[in-house]
Amino acid sequence: MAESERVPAERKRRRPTSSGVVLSADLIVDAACELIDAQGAQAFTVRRLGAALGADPSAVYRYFRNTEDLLLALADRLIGESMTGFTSTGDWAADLRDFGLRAYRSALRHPQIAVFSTVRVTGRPHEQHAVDTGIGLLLQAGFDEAAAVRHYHALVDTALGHAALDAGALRLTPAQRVADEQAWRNGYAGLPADEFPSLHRVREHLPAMAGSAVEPALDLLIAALRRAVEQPGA
Amino acid sequence: MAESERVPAERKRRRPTSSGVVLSADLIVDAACELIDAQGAQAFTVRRLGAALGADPSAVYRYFRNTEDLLLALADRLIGESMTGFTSTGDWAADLRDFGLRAYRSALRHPQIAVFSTVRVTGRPHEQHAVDTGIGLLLQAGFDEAAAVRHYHALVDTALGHAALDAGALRLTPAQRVADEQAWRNGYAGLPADEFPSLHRVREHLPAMAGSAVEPALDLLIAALRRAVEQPGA
DNA sequence: ATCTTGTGTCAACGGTGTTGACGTAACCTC
DNA sequence: GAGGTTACGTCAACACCGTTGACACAAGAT
Repeated sequence: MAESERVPAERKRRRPTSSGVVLSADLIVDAACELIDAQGAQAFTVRRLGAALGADPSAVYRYFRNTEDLLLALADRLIGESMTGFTSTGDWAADLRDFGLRAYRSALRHPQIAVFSTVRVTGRPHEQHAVDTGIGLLLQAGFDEAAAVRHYHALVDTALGHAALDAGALRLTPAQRVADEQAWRNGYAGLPADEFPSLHRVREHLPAMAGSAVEPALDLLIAALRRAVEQPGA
Repeated sequence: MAESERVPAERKRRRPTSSGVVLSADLIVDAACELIDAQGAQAFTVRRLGAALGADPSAVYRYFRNTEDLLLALADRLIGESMTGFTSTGDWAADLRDFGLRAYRSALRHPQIAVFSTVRVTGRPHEQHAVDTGIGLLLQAGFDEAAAVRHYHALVDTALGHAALDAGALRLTPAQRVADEQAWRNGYAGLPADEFPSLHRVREHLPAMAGSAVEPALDLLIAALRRAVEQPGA
């Protein structure tokens, strides 16, 4: 259901574009990846993609039904990339942390795609393998089937949710980012103690709010899982 | 730094538009809210906003520097709305859960804005009060200043991250959503046992992946916090 | 009553995703 | 090799988008 329907899977008639490039779905995904990496997520448009390919923008629609379809294909490639090199160490908690961070980082690498890769089910091999691996870790930890699925869902969505969030921060201009940090440092740190007692008390630590919270969040989640598996009753 | 600079805070010359409406920053935010609620996040464009207001779209730029500026103002309103009615019960864990869910729900209610409201520091009263309340709960639980900030950050970003994620799902057409559910049910549930052993084992529970994972995630986080405060050494 | 000026309107610019018509070159058959 | 089909790259166009500068006019100040 993913990209087919317009793509007969195997191409025969492969005509080079006016600039000599022979298009293919893979090549288009390549170009989209490079474009986003080099110019940022904002730079991704079908027209620019066409220019990068040395082809008319509308040629893309011979391979993908629309941009969402293309981003979906890109998403599955990312999932695959993020999992290459992943090996189970036997310590399921450590592996799960690695697993989550890999998902986070790959989603963060291409902010534009982060949403798609998580919201839609690509149903492709890379995704399927990743899910199988992740759920395998939780089964290995000792959770029953229902709990493994539930916890996997919580963990992955948390990692990807943070990615979606932090991706937004990357889109800010340097000036905006500095302004936000200053807001935590000055605007918040100087609030009156009587109206904002808690903020006043923790004022020294507020600049820490400017960074990402993935690792603390993942650590808390995994700590809870470790505890749940040790004391199933609690 | 928020919306001013173009807005002199107090308007004197208030001329009605051609359709008789008297514009104001508040009214524009109102209209933007309604527009997104009624038609979905996709429907939000400056032009449509103008139409909804009964004014020329460009009139919006008399009140906000650009769309981001407008969405920022909307963000702070949402934070305020989400916290109205929140009262501390004395059970910090339950309160924190409520706090997180309120953040999640208000962000989810307006998906388009979810990213902005979390990525940027609005530095406005509503935001400041919410942060004070949340950190207060963690201090009350017994965490020291640094831990309270760290845990608050993890909790809020997790709630909002899930909102950002689930918001994407809302943008799908009903047909797409059905397709995704079917993918979990059929595409995944029928995979071969030898290549996907773990997926095969949990196949009955996979449809649960279609929903949101906020609550499981928040529950895990809070369980970890509860444990951390009981056994500070662990 | 006159002047200033805030502000709503209009037209325009340069961008976007997407589509339908069209021709040509690449395969298949003979 | 010749001819026919047709896949696919190209082109032009459509309907949108955010944003801006010029302009007219009415509201408030004098």
